[in-house]
Amino acid sequence: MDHATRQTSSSASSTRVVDVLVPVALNQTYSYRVPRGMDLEPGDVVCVPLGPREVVAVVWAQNANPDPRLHNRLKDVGEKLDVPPLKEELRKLVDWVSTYTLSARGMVLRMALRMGENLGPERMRLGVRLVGEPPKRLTPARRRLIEVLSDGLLHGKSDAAREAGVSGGVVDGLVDEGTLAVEAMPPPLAPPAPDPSFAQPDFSPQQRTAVDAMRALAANGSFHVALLDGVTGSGKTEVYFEAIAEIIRRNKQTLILMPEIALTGQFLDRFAQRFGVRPIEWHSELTPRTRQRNWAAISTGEAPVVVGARSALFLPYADLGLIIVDEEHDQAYKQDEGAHYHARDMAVVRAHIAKIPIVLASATPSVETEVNARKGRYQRVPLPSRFGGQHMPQIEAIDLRRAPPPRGRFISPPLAEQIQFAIEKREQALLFLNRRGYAPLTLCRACGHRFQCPQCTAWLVEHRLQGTLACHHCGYTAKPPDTCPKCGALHSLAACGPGVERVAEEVAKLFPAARTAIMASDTIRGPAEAEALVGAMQRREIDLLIGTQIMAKGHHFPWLTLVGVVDADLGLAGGDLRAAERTFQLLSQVAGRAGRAERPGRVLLQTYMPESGVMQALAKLDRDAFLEAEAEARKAHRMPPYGRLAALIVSGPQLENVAATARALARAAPRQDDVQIFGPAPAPLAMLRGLHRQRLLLKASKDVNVQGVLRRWLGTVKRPSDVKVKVDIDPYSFL
DNA sequence: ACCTCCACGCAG
DNA sequence: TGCGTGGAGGTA
Repeated sequence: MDHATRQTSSSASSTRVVDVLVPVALNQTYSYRVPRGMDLEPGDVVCVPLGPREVVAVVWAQNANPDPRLHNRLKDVGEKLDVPPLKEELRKLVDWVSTYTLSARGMVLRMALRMGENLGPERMRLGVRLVGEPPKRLTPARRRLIEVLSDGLLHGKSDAAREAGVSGGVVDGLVDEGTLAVEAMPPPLAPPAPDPSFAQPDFSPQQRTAVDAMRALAANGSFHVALLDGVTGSGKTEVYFEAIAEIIRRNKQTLILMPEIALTGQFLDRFAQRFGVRPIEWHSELTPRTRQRNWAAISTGEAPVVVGARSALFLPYADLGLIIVDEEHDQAYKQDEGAHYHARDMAVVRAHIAKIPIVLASATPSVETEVNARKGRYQRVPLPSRFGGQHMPQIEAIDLRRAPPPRGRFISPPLAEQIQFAIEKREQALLFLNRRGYAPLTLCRACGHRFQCPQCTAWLVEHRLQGTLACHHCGYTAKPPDTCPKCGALHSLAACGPGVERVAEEVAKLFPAARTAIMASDTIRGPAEAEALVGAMQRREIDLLIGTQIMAKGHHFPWLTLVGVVDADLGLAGGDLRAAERTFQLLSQVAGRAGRAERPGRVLLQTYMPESGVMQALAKLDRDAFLEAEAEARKAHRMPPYGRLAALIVSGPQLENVAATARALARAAPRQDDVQIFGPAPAPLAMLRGLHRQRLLLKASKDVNVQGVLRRWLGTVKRPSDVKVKVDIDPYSFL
């Protein structure tokens, strides 16, 4: 050992060392020296050198006895960032989620650090103020702009232009004329806090019981799970707002989780009606500036209420006091990319760790939540319909075996007849089909060739409006050729099966006078267009709306009296565990669109299996019977929540390597009575984005430590470096 | 001699 | 995860 090294190691004994969790795909923490004069505690956010780069990371623990083998390799912590430290509560959550989902701790931490990549100071915004005489040449645009600025106050440059309906050039023009002066905008004021007493709604006597339960849960403040159980229109949102009001009064924060950002527009307005201001938002579409600002407001506690998508669960709240999970049954809560986790379940975990109450709200609870409520683990807070159920639509199944549509058509005669009646009465009809595009499969009539995605095991979906064949799994698109690529036949391609575009075409033939519109995620560009379509529907400018699940949620169409579900069996194919549940939830949501207000609604389900449990329960609108039957079935098969599931997805570019790894995993599978292994089998999308995929499924009793079993199992199997094995605990998607 | 691509392994 | 490395193969 040379002189220099000895000096380093002797000085290391007086240097403090901390273990830091870095946001890369690693489970261990890394040790760093604490520079003289820097004081570090667990939770502090720091910059550390990592290989050739610098990363933002978090101190996880003090390290009194650093590994001696590392002494000459330790680097110094670069900088302590001026942000609030991550509380122990959040660090525990990161550890817990990482252990539970078997994903790298660093990758879970990353979700908490999504703070807007540029941590520097905010860019200065420029504003304009009216300071001089109007110009000699006064155009209408200039007049409008001067009108907007006539208060003499400083307006944001782009705000003023937008408000006056003029382009930025008009503003610059008046600045050049000396009419306006440019000044730096002061930093935006923190938005006013939501006022818990802004507008107290009137609650019906039935609602008041639920409101009391919400207030009690908030006032109690300890860990407690409530299922707020009420149909759309029962005032669920307003009821849980009362729990939020209580939490605001206690100067704590509330997180409201939403399944998707598309829903939040109307929600923010309802929140503002109750509390006077809109809450802070958190989702993937935020601009970097807003993201950074909101992250800061959340971590300092300036934001009392946050509405967010699932990623908002991992934010560093200064003082979280309540979590609401709206539409708790929604599958969008299951994250299937990167870390696999279910935001609703992890929200319950966070509430447990933070010792705070949590409200799960739904009109159609998941089987998991329902079972917890029945067992008394969750408190059920029922919310009867405001209208006593008297306007629930009448639901009937159309047996497609007895009343099939004409060949190549998809609307059965009984459904067509009812649509005709609705249009004649100047009422509206909705056709629901959860399939975008024109046809889900295209084939060659001459040779039978089917158009498949080159990257995925999936048919290309024809989108006639866009003139493309598209893969819905990887985004591949191609132009439909004139000749078959296999046999060269000219104009031999035939569309198979229906998509919304094709149903629209059929409708146009059947009811040429009807005004129709399509609503699907690829036919509407952005929320504004969706709003416009909803508005047109509400103004009765549309007689017949054809849509996918995008329109299953949240809209009130008072003149809508008929809903036709083109293929009620669609969600039941594929044989996955939650197919029936998902179908029930989706169809009851769609059914909820019909017959609001004073006109009774009618729902017709086109099905080949009217005798199936889902259709029977739907026809009776008997949610409880459905959940009961579904829970019984799960119990009998030892499926969640009565048993545990985990999926292994083996993927890689070379089929032989993938298959060999999958076989090796099966050979090394744990052998114990309470654990069963199925597979390997090709995943339903055996090829996705150019990767071959095989699956194994682990099914275990409730009391098995699945994570431990998996870790031991995976540890014994070596795999080629181009093969990935991903673990999905509590899998939802079977793709 | 030099460039580009990609599989591999490592980061304190 | 992301990035540097080094070997393979191609180009001037």
